[in-house]
Amino acid sequence: MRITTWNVNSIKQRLPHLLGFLDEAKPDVVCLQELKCQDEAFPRAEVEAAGYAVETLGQKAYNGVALLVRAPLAMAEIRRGLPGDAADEQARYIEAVVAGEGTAPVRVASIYLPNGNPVDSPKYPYKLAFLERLRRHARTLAEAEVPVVLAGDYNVIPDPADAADPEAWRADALFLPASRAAFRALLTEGYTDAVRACDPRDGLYTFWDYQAGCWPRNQGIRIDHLLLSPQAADRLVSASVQKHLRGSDKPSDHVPVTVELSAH
DNA sequence: ATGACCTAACTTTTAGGA
Repeated sequence: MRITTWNVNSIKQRLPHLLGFLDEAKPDVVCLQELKCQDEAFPRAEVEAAGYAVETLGQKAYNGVALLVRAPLAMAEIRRGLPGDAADEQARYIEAVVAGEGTAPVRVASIYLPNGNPVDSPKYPYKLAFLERLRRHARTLAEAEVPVVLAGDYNVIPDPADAADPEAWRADALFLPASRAAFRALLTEGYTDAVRACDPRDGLYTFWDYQAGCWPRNQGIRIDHLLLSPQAADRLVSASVQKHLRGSDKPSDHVPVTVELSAH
């Protein structure tokens, strides 16, 4: 089972890119972030025509997450929003159990973590509170001792090796010690950073800013992650970053990241 | 020579992104 996470930075702008990726890579599950549209505006018919079932949690203009699952796999037990965020209007979390004949079920979440900048605004404590809510939910899921994949745009640079110029990010919400500690707390709950587990090299990036020639200069950061519960990590075959898509016409500023899990 | 932002919206500027 191949599971991809991709912050598309507007599904309307990136629909041709998504359809091309589905056709070429044929992922079994796709976790999308930053739809930037309401549920009724999601291009559901086009994605279904490509062979995928669709579950969305959208909102007007900002945020928005979705799960796509390729037939004959199907989704059950859909959850929209994290536990404890009933008052949170921001569309940042959707989860489902993905199952199909011949494949052991996997619980998959598509997550769009808050950016958190500027750090002296309420946005930063909101980010840390979201990370703590996610950690609690991750613990609950881990206690079931089943395969879980928490995938998405975490807006956290875990380590200096995950930035081309870490010093430039030292005071940024993506790299502050408290942000990194909150990310490590997820790993402490028993989760594995799949890309890091498969490839120890520096210079694996998933985001390059549109500005200042970041892409041609390879000034990237690694902020899109797939965290695997122990039962999912047991099935980890490979993990990869689809870096070449950053060079496509009118690209997202993020590229897809994919893990392959064995069927059992 | 090179790189010179992108998206949505109550759009002609602003908010948000990272």
